[in-house]
Amino acid sequence: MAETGTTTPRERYRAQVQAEIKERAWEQIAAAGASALSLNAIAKQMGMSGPALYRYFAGRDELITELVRDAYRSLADAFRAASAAGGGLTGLAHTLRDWALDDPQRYFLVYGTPVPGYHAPDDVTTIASEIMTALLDACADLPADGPPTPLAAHLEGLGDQWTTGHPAPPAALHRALTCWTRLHGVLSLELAGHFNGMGFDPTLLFTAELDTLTGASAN
Amino acid sequence: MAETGTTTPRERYRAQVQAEIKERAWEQIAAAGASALSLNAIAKQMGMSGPALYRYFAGRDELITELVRDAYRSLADAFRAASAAGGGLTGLAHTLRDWALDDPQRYFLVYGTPVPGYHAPDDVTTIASEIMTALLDACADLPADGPPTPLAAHLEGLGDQWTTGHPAPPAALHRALTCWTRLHGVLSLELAGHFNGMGFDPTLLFTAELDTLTGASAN
DNA sequence: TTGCGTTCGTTAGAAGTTGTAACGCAGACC
DNA sequence: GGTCTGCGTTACAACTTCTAACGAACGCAA
Repeated sequence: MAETGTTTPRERYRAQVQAEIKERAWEQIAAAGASALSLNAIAKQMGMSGPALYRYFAGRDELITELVRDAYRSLADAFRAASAAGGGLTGLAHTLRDWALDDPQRYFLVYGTPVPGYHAPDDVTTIASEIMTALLDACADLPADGPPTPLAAHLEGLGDQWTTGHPAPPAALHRALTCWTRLHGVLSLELAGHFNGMGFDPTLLFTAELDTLTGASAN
Repeated sequence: MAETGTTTPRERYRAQVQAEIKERAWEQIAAAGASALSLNAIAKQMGMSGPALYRYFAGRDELITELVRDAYRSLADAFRAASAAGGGLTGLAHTLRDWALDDPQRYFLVYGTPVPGYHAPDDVTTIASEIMTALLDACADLPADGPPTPLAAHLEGLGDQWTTGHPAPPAALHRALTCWTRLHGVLSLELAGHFNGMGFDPTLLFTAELDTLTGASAN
C-alpha cells in the first residue's frame, strides 16, 4: 500500500482512468462481443466526450490489443497459481475451464476467430509461451505411456522454441499439444453454444477428454 | 439446364444479383474477416449505390446469416459426398480439413466466435444436425473398443435428438462427439495461427489425432 | 504564493458506416 | 399501349472512429 513507487498524482489518475476504460470495455465485450465494442459508448458511460478516450488509447485497435494482453496475462497468472498449487495436469485443465467459463468472450479474445490482417505484438507471444511452459511442465511430469509416436519424432527438440529454452522429451511435447487441442476443442464448442439442445452435460465431455489425457486407460 | 422452372426474368436477375453480392461478401470476409464486411464497399464494387443492396438483403445481419447458411450447406454437401464415396471416418475428417483450409474464414463463420445476442435460425440447426448425422454414421460403422465409458452411459438415447430420429449406440455417440471436438480443436488453433512459429507441421498433428480416433491403438 | 508548462477534456469537423424515405425510370405483363 | 411492380437513385438521419484546435485545470518549481 505504502509502496506506490514514484508515481506522480497525474500518473495515478491516468492509470485509474485507463483501468476504468478497460473495465467498461470488458463489460461491453461480455455483453455483445468484441466487434461491438464502441469507444463512444464507453466515453458516454464514463460521463465524458468521445475524443477524450484518445488521450488514453491511440484507438480502438490499441484498446483491444491491451485487453488481449490482459486476457493472456490473466490466464498465465491462473496457470502459474495452479502449477504452484501442485494440481498437475488435472489442476491446470480445470483452471483453464473455470477461467473460460468465467468470461467466455475473454476466452474467445485469446483463442477465438482471428482477424486476418492482425499480428499480435511480441510480448503477447511471450506470455503465450509462458502458458505453454506451464502446460509442458505438467505433461513432462506424467509417466510416458505407449510407444513413441511418429509425431513425437517430428517434434524432437522443438520444445525450446515454444517455451523459453525449455528442453522436454518429444513425448511430452506431443502430449502438451494434444492437451491443448483437445481441451480447446471441447471448450470452444461449448462456449460457442454448439452443444445447446443436445441434452448432455459438457462438463462430462470435458472430464472424459481430460481422463484420456491423464489416465492410464487411453482412448 | 432447360429446367429453370417457372422463373420470371425479374426473378432470374434478382437471383443473379443476390449471388454476386454474396460472392463479393465472401471475398471481403476472406480478406478481412466477417466483422469488416461492408455493404457500402460491396455496392461500390458492383458499381451501384449503397442503399440499392437493401432491395436484396434486409441488412448486414441478414446477409451474414445467409452466408452462414451457405457455409453450413457447403459443409453438409461435402460430408454427404464423402459419405457416398465411402471414405469412412477418415474420409470425413480429411473432407473437413480440406473444407476448412479452403476458406478459413468460412470455417470460423460456422465454428468460430459467436456473437452473444445472436441466435441461429431453425434451418441452420437442421443442416447442422445433418452434418452430425454423417459423422455419427461414420462412427457407428467402427468397431467398439474398450469398456463403455461413463459419458456413454450419460449419452444413452440422446442420438435422435441430435440427428433426425437416428438411433445410435451410446459408444458411437461418444465417439462422434470426441471426433468433433478433437478435430475442431486442432483445426481451429491451426487456422487461427496459434501454431505459427512452433516449427511443426499441423497436418501431422491432425492425422495423429485422427489415428487415435480410428485406429486400434489409442492414446 | 505566483507563475509556467504539461496534460486533460472540450467542441468542431472529416470520413466512414448502416439504414430509411421519397422520387423517377424502366421493364414486365395484360 | 397503359398500368403496375420493382429497381436504383439521391437525400438524409444517426451512428461510428479519429484529427485538430482551443481552453481550462492541475502539478511543479521558483
